[in-house]
Amino acid sequence: MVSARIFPKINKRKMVRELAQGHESAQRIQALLQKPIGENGPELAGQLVEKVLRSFELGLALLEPSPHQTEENVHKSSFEKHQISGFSSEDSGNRSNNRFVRRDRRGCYKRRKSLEATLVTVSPTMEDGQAWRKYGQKSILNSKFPRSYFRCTHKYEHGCKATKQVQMMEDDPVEYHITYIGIHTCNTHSMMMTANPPHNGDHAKEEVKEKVAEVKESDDSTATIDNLSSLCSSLLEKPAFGLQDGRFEQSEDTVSMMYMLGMEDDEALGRRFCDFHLDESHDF
DNA sequence: ATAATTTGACCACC
DNA sequence: GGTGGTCAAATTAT
Repeated sequence: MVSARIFPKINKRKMVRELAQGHESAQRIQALLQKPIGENGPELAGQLVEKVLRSFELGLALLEPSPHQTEENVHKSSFEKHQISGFSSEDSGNRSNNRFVRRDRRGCYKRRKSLEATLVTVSPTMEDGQAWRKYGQKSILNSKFPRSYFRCTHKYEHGCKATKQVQMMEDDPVEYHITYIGIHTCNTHSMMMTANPPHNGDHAKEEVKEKVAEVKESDDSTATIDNLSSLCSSLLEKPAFGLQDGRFEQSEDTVSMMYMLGMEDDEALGRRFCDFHLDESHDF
């Protein structure tokens, strides 16, 4: 049976995570309010508000558990009550056996939009000098090796949304297919995204566009990537890139590419071949 | 004790 | 319905 398990003590980690998620949602609402309300604006804002409320509810519950409140009840917040499935009878057969298990939140997430910035690399190592936390692994159809999923270690402290997927290829020597998704917002380079000075970044866009074309066609990828890296470094001095009217536009691919190359050391760059994943529909 | 990883459930998207 | 991306409890590492 589902026991009336009370929160035995304040779970600091959990609370920090809940509040950080709420904070992130609030920031997204703020960002939403700075743009003209689009078609999905009201719906998205509603979802975000529910997330914020849920974070507060959970945070408060962790601080002041009511004697009649189980963890299950907490999760029946306004955010979720429409989708609670409860505990099925077959739960008793799972690896947790008769223990209380909260299952209703699993998989309750918003899948990322495909226009998210992506960068694909092939590398003999899955290390890249950045702090990643593994959060999943999946076997992939027609692939010998599973795919691992990583998110930024600072996801909850700084709301950083960067993730990466790593998959070992069936090559000899061993190589890893690495896909970076989203941009790190937990470091100084991301400041350019929130920088104010609005002016025309068209010239910079053209420069990067040409360089990307070079990288795509060149046999000597190391040289062109180095070239691109230095260009990116210089572009980091131009906060207007990717900004229009003081707002960040959809050229996240570019910023991601610039950021990631900017972060790499020269040796690492030399080892890699990068395949920039550019969505042509972007104003690039 | 805390942080990181493993693992199967859950569900969005095709 | 199948696939793969994400979540979170359980487990392992530090």
